[in-house]
Parts: sequence; structure tokens; C-alpha cells
Amino acid sequence: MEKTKEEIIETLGLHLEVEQNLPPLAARIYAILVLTNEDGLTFEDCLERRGASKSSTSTSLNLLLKMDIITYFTKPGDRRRYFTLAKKKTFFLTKLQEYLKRLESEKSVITLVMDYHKKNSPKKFEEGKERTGIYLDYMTGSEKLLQEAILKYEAIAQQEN
Amino acid sequence: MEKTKEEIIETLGLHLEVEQNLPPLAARIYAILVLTNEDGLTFEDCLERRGASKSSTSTSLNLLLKMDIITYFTKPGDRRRYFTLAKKKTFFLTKLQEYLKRLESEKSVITLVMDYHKKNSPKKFEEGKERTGIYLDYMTGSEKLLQEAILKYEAIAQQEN
DNA sequence: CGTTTGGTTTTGTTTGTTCCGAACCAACAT
DNA sequence: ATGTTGGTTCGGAACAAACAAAACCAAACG
Repeated sequence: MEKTKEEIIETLGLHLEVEQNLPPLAARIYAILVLTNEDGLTFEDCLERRGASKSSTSTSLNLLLKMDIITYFTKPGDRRRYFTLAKKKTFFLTKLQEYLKRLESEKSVITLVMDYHKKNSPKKFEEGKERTGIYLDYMTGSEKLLQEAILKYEAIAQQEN
Repeated sequence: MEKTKEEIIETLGLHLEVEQNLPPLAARIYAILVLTNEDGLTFEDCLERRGASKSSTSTSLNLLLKMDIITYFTKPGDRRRYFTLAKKKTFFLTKLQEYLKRLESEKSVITLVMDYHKKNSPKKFEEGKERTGIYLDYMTGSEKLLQEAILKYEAIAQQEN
């Protein structure tokens, strides 16, 4: 079952919407920019391909810009901006950094709860100890994977300068 | 800076709210059940500790029940239900399974986009190949970690039967 | 200068979420 | 049967998110 470009945009857009927590329109525009063969799309291109209003298109593009997900370039003698994916902070690197941040945050919450149980109900603490240990081990491993991958991306970024 | 129980509930509640995508009240009730020393809390306990309405308490508890996050038991000669964390599907196991599901979903989206680029703009495909490869490697590693941890939890569940 | 082009800002409108209050219901007790 | 307890269900209010329409603005162009 071959998917049309439109269907792929929708699938990817939905994914970006829920995973990256983006507003629907911004996620679809992001998806369009991922899939286009052009070097860059203008404000109007984005507007037309989504059938969205100028105001919403403006808001969405500015959000993506502020999030460092996209950039734009201009062409001499052309006032329009050409939007394209940011090369430095790619989809993937952004995701990995997000994951890492969440991991740290979660670790601190778990530690907080563990310490509370340790002090206030040693019984509960003992009960949960093994399960928690497995999870903390998983987190440690995951942390290492994340850091390795992030380093690889940074190495690539170095090369390209 | 020692945190009071209330503060820990709030921290954990907020975490659960954003990470597990739960409504605020349901997340706080979940947090209360994580932190309590009691074996189980009644409907009224939950209601009182949050100062919430009966209707909202009902909705929240039923949501958590439907999500298999909590269960309840009864005591002979007592009509009330005592709510407590589901033991089989713990906080951690739930999370790991969630992660794994997301990972698979993400993998399929990435494959979808890659295949599209491969066919329709080999240039874009070549450009993104290395970065994508790093991410796919990370995913493979992460998948293994997740599966290992899940197996460990399942082993524990076996023991307990 | 006035007009067009490429957007931005302001001001609604629609839609969805989250909670509450009040009415309701089912089971048990009196 | 009547009341009480332990909830559920049904509106609806309050707020927030997402988008659109229209007014606006600034740079370039005739």
C-alpha cells in the first residue's frame, strides 16, 4: 500500500504533533518542509499547501523559527524568505537532547520519591526497591546511549564547519 | 531543602501530568497513591486530600482504573472501595512499554520518510543518510535496553505468582 | 508620491479541556 | 418504606488552544 505524498505529510505531521508537542498546523508545515524536494519554500508556498490563513501561517513559521527547527534564506532581488529545515539542530539531535533532558528530570523525581519512602515507610521502600533498581539501570544505559549519539552528531557538525 | 509530603505530591503530580499526559487532578491522585503509607485509600480519602468534588474524583479514579494504573480491593463488611496502585502494571513497566511503543512508531515514520526521499530526491536522501543512520543505531540500542528491562519485570511478575 | 508585496499584529470565533454542583441511582441499614 | 452511604451521570461555567479575518505596517517599485 503505497502512500501518497499527502498521506506521508499527514502521518509525519501527526507524529510531530504528538511527539514534539507542536500545534497541528505547525507540525504539518514542518512535515511539508521535511518532504519537499525544493531547497526552500516561501511563506505563500506553505500557506497554499495547507490552505491555511496568513495569520496562522505566520504564527506557525515563527514558532518553528523560535524553536530553531527551521531557518530561512533569501535570494538576491527577491523580498521573500525561503524557509527550510535548520541544518545544525536537526530533527534527530533535537529529539535526543529532549530525551536526555526528560531522563534527568525523571531521575530526580524517582530519587525524590525513593528517598521519601526510605524515610517514611521502609516497608514500601523495600517492596519497590527491586523494581526501581531495574528502572534506574535502564536509565543509566539509556543515558549512555543518548550521550554517545549526541556526541556523534556534534562531531558531524564540527566537520561541516 | 527538605520537601514536605505535599510538595513531593505536587512535584510528582506535575511530572505525571506532563509525562503521562494525565489531567491535573488524576495526576495528583495518582501521586497521592504513590506516596501514601496506607494499603489503600477510599474515594473519600482521595476527595479530601485534594479538596476536589465528588464528580471530579469519580472521573479521575475511573480514568486511572481504565488505564490500568490503579486497582481497588474491598474489605468484608465495608462497602467502600480501597484504591491502590496496580501491582502488575507498575509505574515503571507501564513507562517502558510506552517508550517501546513510541520507538516502534517513530521507527516506522522515519522509514516512511527515508523511503520517500530515496525514491523522490536521492540528493536529499544522501544528505540525510549519515544523520539518520546515527539515530537508527541509537534506536536499535534503546530498543534492546527496553526489551531487557521489560523482561526483567516480567520475570519478577512470574516469581510473584 | 501612491501602490503593490510580503508579511505581522490585533481581535474575534470555534473548539476542547477540566472541573464543579446538583440530580440521580443502587445497595445496604433501620 | 425510608434513610444513609458510596458513588455515577448530566449539564454547565471558566478557561485555554488553535485558527481565521481584517486591519495594519514597512520595504520596494512605479
